[in-house]
Amino acid sequence: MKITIHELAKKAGVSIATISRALNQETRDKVRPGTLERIDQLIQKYQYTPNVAAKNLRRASSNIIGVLLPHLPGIFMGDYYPKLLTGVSDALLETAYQFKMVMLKLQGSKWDKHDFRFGEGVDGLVITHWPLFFSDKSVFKKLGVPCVIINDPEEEIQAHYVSCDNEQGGEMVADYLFKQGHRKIAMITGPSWSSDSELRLKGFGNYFSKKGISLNPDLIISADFVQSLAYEKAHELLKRRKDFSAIFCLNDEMAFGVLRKMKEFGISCPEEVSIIGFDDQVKSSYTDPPLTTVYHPVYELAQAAAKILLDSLDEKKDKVCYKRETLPVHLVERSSVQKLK
Amino acid sequence: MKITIHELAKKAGVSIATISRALNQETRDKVRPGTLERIDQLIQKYQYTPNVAAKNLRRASSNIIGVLLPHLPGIFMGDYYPKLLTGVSDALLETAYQFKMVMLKLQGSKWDKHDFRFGEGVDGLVITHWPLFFSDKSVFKKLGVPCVIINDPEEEIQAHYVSCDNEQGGEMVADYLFKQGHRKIAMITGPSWSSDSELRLKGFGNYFSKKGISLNPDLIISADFVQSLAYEKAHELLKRRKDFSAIFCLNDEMAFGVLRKMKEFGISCPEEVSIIGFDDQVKSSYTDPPLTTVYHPVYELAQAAAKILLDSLDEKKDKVCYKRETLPVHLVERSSVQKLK
DNA sequence: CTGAAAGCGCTTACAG
DNA sequence: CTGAAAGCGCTTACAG
Repeated sequence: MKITIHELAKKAGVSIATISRALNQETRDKVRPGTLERIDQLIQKYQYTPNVAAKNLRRASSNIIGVLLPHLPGIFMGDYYPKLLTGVSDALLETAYQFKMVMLKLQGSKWDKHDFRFGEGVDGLVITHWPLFFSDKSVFKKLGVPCVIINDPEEEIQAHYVSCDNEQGGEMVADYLFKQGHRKIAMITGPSWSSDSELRLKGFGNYFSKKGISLNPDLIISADFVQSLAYEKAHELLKRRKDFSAIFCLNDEMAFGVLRKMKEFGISCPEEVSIIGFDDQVKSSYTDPPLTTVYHPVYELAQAAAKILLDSLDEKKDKVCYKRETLPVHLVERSSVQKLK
Repeated sequence: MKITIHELAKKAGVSIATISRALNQETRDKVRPGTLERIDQLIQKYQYTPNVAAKNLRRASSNIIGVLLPHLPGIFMGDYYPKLLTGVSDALLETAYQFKMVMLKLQGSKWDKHDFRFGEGVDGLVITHWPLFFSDKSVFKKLGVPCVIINDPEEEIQAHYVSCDNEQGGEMVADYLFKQGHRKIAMITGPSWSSDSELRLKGFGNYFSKKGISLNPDLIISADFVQSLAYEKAHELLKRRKDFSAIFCLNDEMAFGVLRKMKEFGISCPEEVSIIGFDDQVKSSYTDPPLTTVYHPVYELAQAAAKILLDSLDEKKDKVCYKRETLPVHLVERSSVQKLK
């Protein structure tokens, strides 16, 4: 059975206070070296480890960061969450923090109907896809721990956030397509709640507005960032392929769907229709043709998010100040876009 | 600030004991309905949530399962850990348990030198790649919580384990290659500590022994289950390609490496050399040619492991009895093996 | 159905 | 440098 601090103290002939001091780096130097040595030996001998729950209760912290994830089949098989976990994990490596998966269940058809038990026992929370999982901003007060959102919430919010420069990414795509000679461009967007989608679209649209070129709104359809939906919707879109020379898919996942449909229809990419994505998934270099896209720094965002959380946990007494960080993106040129003369 | 049970009790005009009873499903029926209603309203009003650390301390459990992972770059980007996490996650979905990543750091050149703090605060532990992360079997006593190993430890051990039928998998490969007319077969094995590797090899060897065919030991090389190593070692092996008609790679990862090297050398698969793997990674259907392999049920193993853990947590008072489970494997025929006449 | 009280195993002023 | 004591916020026999 596990030994407690009381038993250890008895064996060492000291009080539990002394044991406790010996246990924690910050207080070890308050203990006489000889005593320290005796205690350390006993700890070794009896394989003593402090009770975490007691420690957490006393300290009012758990040293655990929560990562909020939707409980979806294949969630760990895609690109996004593995990159996210890697980023968080790396940021935590040299710290005393560990991280916990907080799996969110779909309640009926809603993600944002949940009891608030999930906040339980974490010192901070990494939240993705705001505002998908929460219907209102008051949630942060309820949660009672610092939170970081991994996208731009586009509203005042009681939480930190980091995001990549989606707007500039949209601009880059526009600039690239423009310089390759494309003027008529179709678009497949993500869900309307997604700021990633909205901002990419905005940056793209702005660029063409400045050039005095207006985009045909009929050629902008939504497929919710989902491959299979894009695959289906590409059907109608491709029938009108005389009306455009390129399709900007607001994420790679949807580009994969379009590519599949094109292959099925025998429409060649990029010769007949150019495709450009956004995200730069691992798979995107392996598609046929390899996909030109914009790198979405998910790993870097996650790492930045975790660091912000750690910082805010450090300085918790200080005045609260919510951090905002924007990471750069860059275009990855492969071969799914044709240069028009 | 978060409200405590005492303040809630005062507002409700009852004792903290009654609040506590109202809070827990098992004891709710001990509280008078009217009182219950009043308490529930107050909980709602003040957004009360119980302090997890206090609960854990009192209950001597955390409702958290730990999953042990080596802190390696790209760990979440491969096939194995994502499948593992998905399995664990799915098994936990309808339970009160959550799971925590327990990232193991490489200490010097060793994985098994770690302070034992990682056991902290979990009710049970899922362990992969035994015995890579632990040098001796006494660890389970130290850990003090039920553990499940996701492979066959091949020794008596104070822990549960689940594994797939690697030996039969090896046999299946042998049988398949034999029936396709292959008699001279090279092999690339995993690390010697890996029971997965050893048992696959064993099943394979046994089959050919029974047939009275002996395998050339010179053609059995190790590449530690690592793609890049297999890629390098394939170099020498392929120079002797007159000596064999097929290579059995004991995991798909190494098969990818061999395939790459073959492409580089301009050796065609399966026409000149047949390749067969083990694992059935997602990528294995996309290689050129698609890889014939054996399905390794990582998802199912993880799910089974988590369930075993939950069961043993339920019946913890009962006599301890360590469970062993073996899951079936099956051959996935694609096009990397040629039928010889 | 309800409450007073003990106790889970720690940490940390406070006093020496 | 060390100890006695309070207290973190719960749960659970025990008594009524």
